[in-house]
Amino acid sequence: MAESMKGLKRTARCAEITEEYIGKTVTLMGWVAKCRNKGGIVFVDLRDRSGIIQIVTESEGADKRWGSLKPESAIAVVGTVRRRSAVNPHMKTGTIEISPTELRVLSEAQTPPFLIQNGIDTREDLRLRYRYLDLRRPELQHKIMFRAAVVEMIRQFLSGEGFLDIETPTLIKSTPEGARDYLVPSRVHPGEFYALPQSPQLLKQLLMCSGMDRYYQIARCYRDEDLRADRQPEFTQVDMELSFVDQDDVIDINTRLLTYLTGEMPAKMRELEFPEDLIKGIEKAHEELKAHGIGRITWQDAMDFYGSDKPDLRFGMKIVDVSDTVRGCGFGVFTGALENGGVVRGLNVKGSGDMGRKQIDKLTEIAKTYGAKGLAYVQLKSDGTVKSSFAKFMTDDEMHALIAAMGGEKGDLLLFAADKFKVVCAALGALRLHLGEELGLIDHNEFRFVWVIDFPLLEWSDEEGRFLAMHHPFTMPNEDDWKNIDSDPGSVRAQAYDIVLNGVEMGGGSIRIHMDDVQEKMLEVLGFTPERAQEQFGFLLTAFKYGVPPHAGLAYGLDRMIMLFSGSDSIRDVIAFPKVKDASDLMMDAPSAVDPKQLEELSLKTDIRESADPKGSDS
RNA sequence: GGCCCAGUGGCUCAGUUGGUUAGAGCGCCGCCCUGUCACGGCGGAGGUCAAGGGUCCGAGUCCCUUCUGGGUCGCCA
Repeated sequence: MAESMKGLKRTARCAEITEEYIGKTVTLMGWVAKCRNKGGIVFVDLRDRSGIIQIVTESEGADKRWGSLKPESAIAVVGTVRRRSAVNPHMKTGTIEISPTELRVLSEAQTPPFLIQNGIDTREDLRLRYRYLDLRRPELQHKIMFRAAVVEMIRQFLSGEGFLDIETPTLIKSTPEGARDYLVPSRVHPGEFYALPQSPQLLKQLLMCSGMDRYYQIARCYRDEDLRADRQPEFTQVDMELSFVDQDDVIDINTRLLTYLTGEMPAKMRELEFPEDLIKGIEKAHEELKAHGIGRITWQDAMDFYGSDKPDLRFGMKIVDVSDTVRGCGFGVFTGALENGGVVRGLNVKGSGDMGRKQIDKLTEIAKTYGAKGLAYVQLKSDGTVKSSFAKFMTDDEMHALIAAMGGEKGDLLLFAADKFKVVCAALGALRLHLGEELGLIDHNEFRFVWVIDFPLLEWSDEEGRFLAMHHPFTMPNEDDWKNIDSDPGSVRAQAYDIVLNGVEMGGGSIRIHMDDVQEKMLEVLGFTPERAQEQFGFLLTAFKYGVPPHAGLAYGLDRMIMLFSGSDSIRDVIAFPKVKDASDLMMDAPSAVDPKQLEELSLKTDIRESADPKGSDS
């Protein structure tokens, strides 16, 4: 039977009570975490978002209900703070306890479907179905509180730097490039749709045209693509744009932002009981940022050495190009790849020369998922023998030259991929990460930032038979390369940059085109007719005719940022109400069918698929 | 859309080459216990083994399909 809290006012949160309160009367409200009934004496742990405090009843006349409180019930307690006779050194409030004079059961709880405590291993779908209960667990609660704290730090830093927090609309025009849009039907304009923004890109550029000079927004963005551990259909960007700046300015201000954040985070994290090793890692990163800033690597180097445009620099094992070494050798797989314009590259897995056949097969399987046709290997066994999958196709001299080029020594495992540049990068890059993890080369409490710069402007799409913008169509080309835009579009670099942390793309941005002739040429290269460009981006192109400041910007994936700094494996851990793999919400059961009347108002039909194919289609 | 992993009381798991009434810990219910804090003691309830189909004398176990989640490739300017 629920009771009213009328007449009571909470005086503090549970773990805010300290020894200074001893002798004082307090009113606490929270959830029953644990009830230990010893018969004549009852201990109740009361929990709220601050932590836990113990309530003790022992007197004869005490409220009998103390002994049989249901866990997770919401209660209010009035009582006196006193020193404990038996101290618990593991609790923040371990030296004090509450001797209650009044209990009110504000809302009795049923037995929850899983235990509300840290370290549980309950199936995630169940936890997501009861997300509000999962969020009661201190672990998760602390991550959400950490997120709020980091957002506050970001706002503080950016507003101190003269950034204006400006909201942009979320019902906007659908854009054809990039990810699939979430569409919102218009009731007033039958058959027409708004799109939810994939990012506030064009709007923030227009804010620069407006003279807002420095803008930021904690912006919700939407992309209708498949999910991953670090990808949700709706996510949050820390979005910023600046006028009259160049790439170094953007990199500088964001390096200072990250330096500021890593400096402020540790105190908050200690308060929220994050693991000390993780906090020490952030402190170390902060010292590094203060002393040396953040290093830069070109996209080309990142791909060549790490096989990825988001290199994980927490360990070495760089990729080595041996194309020149094996050119003309007897191994057809290598020479064939080279003849087709591909490359031959290898990884030297130090100390793994005695790896078993099964494990090497597993590595081959990994390489294959990234498009490689196979994996060639040389085992330099610790007993001095050499075992190779392709030795019989090579002369001893060729093999020795190859081993030397790889820096191979006794005890090393050499892995080779031969294919197109992209395939070799993907396969060896993935193997490098896999091996780095498996061989324990990665310190999970280390934070290694890097700026990846000089991205290509364009990327050829076999599927569409044309170039696509690698970043987006408003990215400024490298001024030296621009003259080649017609002769060799693929070679033109962009003034685009990503901030990468531990092999995760945490953010990215670019200098924007502010000259209308360059913008029009860019759209032409991307295959837009002038008419279609006008139709899609007319408002931007027109704006560009009225005095555009040179401008640039950057956006962080806030969820990823919080995931990385909080040591989480998935962004689901740092989002209050995340969606699952098929983009549905298990708690609300969304998406769901709607009333036919709603559809009628929106001039929508939903049975198109069946009626278009009366025989039924399984597609 | 492809590939891989998982699904056994409320939760987490065990369950042998297919072989009687499917076990454990936690939780839950009842009784006992005045310093517990992973409290303890005694007793108890609770399972169409995700669903459907198949093989077999016999299926939690083998096969097929589906469902529900997770990881990943494609995709994500």
